[in-house]
Amino acid sequence: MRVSAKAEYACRAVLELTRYHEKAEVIHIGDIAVRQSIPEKYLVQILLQLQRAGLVKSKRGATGGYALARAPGEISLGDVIRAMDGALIAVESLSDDTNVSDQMSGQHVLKNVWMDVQDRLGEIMDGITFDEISRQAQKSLSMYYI
Amino acid sequence: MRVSAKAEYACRAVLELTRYHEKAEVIHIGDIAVRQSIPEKYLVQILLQLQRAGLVKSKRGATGGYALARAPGEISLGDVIRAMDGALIAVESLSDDTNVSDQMSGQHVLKNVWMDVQDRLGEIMDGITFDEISRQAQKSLSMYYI
DNA sequence: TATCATGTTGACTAAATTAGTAAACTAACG
DNA sequence: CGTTAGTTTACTAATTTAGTCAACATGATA
Ligand code: FES
Ligand code: FES
Repeated sequence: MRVSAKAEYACRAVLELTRYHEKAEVIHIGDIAVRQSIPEKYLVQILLQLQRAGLVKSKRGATGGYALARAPGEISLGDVIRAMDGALIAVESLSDDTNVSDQMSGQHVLKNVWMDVQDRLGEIMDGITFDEISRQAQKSLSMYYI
Repeated sequence: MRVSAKAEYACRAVLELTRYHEKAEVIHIGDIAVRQSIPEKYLVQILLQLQRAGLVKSKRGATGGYALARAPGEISLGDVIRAMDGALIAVESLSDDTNVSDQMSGQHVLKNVWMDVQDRLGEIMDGITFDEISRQAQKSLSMYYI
């Protein structure tokens, strides 16, 4: 079960936006790209996808940029993964249509297993918000200042 | 987070072997391949990998074949996924070496998040054994006999 | 011991997906 | 207007996944 670079980039971008959420300002793609070491041209696609999912909002034109569409405490890891991949778990059998012919094979029962795992993974991932992640980041950073 | 075809094939193969576990017999690759619709030549690799992970054992030569190395109740979904992918969650940052330069970026803190998610996903997946999965399969099949 | 049916191994190829790039377009601000 | 920054779509390159092949090793059996 691998997490794509795209999904991790998306998380890092949201994390960066979280830091700027207090000041109600927008931040440029370029700044996010530099600060989080994400290829800028790739980040363009990612931010648009986040925007379509309603996690991020944009302001166009000069003085434009991006900002979170809602509070970091209301954006979860699960939200971001789903925004990128469509679902938390992508597996062949889950996208297939149900058919009776494979009742005998393991396909049907495994499908139920994956759905179960996906639900429970959702509980985990929806419980992790960027508010918390950001605070953890602050905490681990502060160790270096002691 | 996608589950590879290989991993699902592996689960189906183990499920098939589970059915034959009572009778202490081996079953040929070809039979598993046919019954579970898995490309036989591909299944060869998968079974060897399962074997190296200690989940499956083989008997060579004529009358050879495969069997589970331990009881289905002692083989979990997590075991099989780990046997195929090495870890439950594969993400760039988890395989990278730790370095201090990215403390400021989101990489370090996200790494911890992924490890957390992996642990919790492990608890879920290690709790699902092929014994249970197989019983579920029997149950859903029996509905068709009523 | 010959032979045949099986598992073992590693190298190979093809297909699909992912990651990344480019360029033309649109909107906003000054 | 002109400049800055987001939008959209199409394209390419790199990587990974899926699948194949052929030569080899092993064990039962006649
Ligand atoms: S009947 Fe085939 S997946 Fe449910
Ligand atoms: S310091 Fe870079 S991932 Fe932990």
